[in-house]
Amino acid sequence: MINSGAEPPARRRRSTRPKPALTQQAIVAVALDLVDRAGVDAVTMRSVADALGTGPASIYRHVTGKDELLELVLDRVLAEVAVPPPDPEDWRGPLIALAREVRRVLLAHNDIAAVAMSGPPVGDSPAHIAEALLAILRTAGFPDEVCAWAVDRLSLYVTADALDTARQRAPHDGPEAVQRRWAAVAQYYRHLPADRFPHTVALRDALFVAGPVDRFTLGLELFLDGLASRRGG
Amino acid sequence: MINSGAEPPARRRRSTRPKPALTQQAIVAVALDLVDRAGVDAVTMRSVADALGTGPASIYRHVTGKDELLELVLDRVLAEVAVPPPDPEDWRGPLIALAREVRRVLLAHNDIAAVAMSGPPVGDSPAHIAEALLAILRTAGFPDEVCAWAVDRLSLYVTADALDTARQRAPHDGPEAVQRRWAAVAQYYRHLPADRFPHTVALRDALFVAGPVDRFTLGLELFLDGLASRRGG
DNA sequence: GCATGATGCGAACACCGTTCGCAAGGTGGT
DNA sequence: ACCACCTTGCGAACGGTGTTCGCATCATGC
Repeated sequence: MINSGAEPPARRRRSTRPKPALTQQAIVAVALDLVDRAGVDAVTMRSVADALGTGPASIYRHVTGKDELLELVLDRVLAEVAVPPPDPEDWRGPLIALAREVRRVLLAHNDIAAVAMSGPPVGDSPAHIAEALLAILRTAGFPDEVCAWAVDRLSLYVTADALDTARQRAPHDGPEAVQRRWAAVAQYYRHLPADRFPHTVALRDALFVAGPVDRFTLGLELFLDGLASRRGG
Repeated sequence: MINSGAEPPARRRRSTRPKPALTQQAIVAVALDLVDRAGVDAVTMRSVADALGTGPASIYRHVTGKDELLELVLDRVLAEVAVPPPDPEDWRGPLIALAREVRRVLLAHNDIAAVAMSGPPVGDSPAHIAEALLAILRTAGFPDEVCAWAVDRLSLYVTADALDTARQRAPHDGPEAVQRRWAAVAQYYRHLPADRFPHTVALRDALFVAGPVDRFTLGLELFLDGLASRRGG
């Protein structure tokens, strides 16, 4: 699935080992696999090199450093998002759909959102997503300044929520210590002294509902409600 | 270097240097100083130990590890926020004031928000802030569920914005490479092909205004507008 | 005086990102 | 055919990280 393009001279008959040719695409693919399986922290020059059957120095021939590697991984991930077309009749629907789609794709790759939060968005995929957001907002008739900072705030909210959500999920095979820690946090808030924290104690059941409350969409709807009132200018 | 003769009692009284006693508070204070001056990444077991005139192993007698140390630093920072009292006549004012106060305190300590984003909020200070948020919301008469996830979304937004803002500020004395990189990002978006990114190109001036646009408060107002419509239930 | 527990800390371990320098392989010019 | 050259692979190492081990040293209770 990687080598979709033409490969004229690739007849590398490695009879001993089917080595994946050590190209940038292969390196990014291996790094993405590590992210999916064990999280961003598991991506190490050495772990990537090991998975490719080589040493860490070899990777630097195709990538300037770890930062660029992770950004390439993020770009490949964001290329998965399917952007909805703008609808002159309804801007909320496409906007919510796109936001949830970006979140879904990010969460489908573990805590990759950490990479998105560690630097400004660069690359074709982020630009494509921003363009789609602007298309929806501008088609709906929002003023230019509102469009400008709405895409900024929306992107921040989506990536922050994706990171937050990924962090409080056990890292797949992770030592489940994360889950135990979260239970400890809940215990902490539940046992606060009622005299100094009356409201927190009063709401202790509402604060830690483990149910399927979609807090992301709720916050998003709030945001969009406010946005709707900025429609006229 | 080695004293051949017996150096009998090794005068422990450090008259030459007023060592700060090596307590947990002193360690946290030194770490916070490092954060303020050079950012969270500059906090190293060794750098903290050096500033205290000792070795890295000594720190582990007062702190279980680096994670706990940074959380203690964060807790000390958040203790600085001044929480406004709830006002039955006006809930927006105190809410905005508190949100901006938390952001101000976080940004006053470089990229300390990175610590807040890396784990659930624990400690007295976060609990105190959450209590204040809940007090404002409950006094205003919001339903319990709304209060519960409003404080959740609000906290996420504030810390995410603080981290984002801190990251795109040159780390004080930092090598200004951050600023150059941001200019490069702006250049990237400005030179996107107009045929595939028409809206982005059309809004290129609005998207990268360097002026004092308070995007934080704008997004916050949006959020609160939406919240207002959930007042009745 | 002496056992005991807490504290300080030098040394080391296992990692990490990154660089250096060299070997191998293909390519083009002569 | 030869050689110069450039790209690619990679073993080895450097400096830095968080953390642990084991041993001194100290304060205290008995």
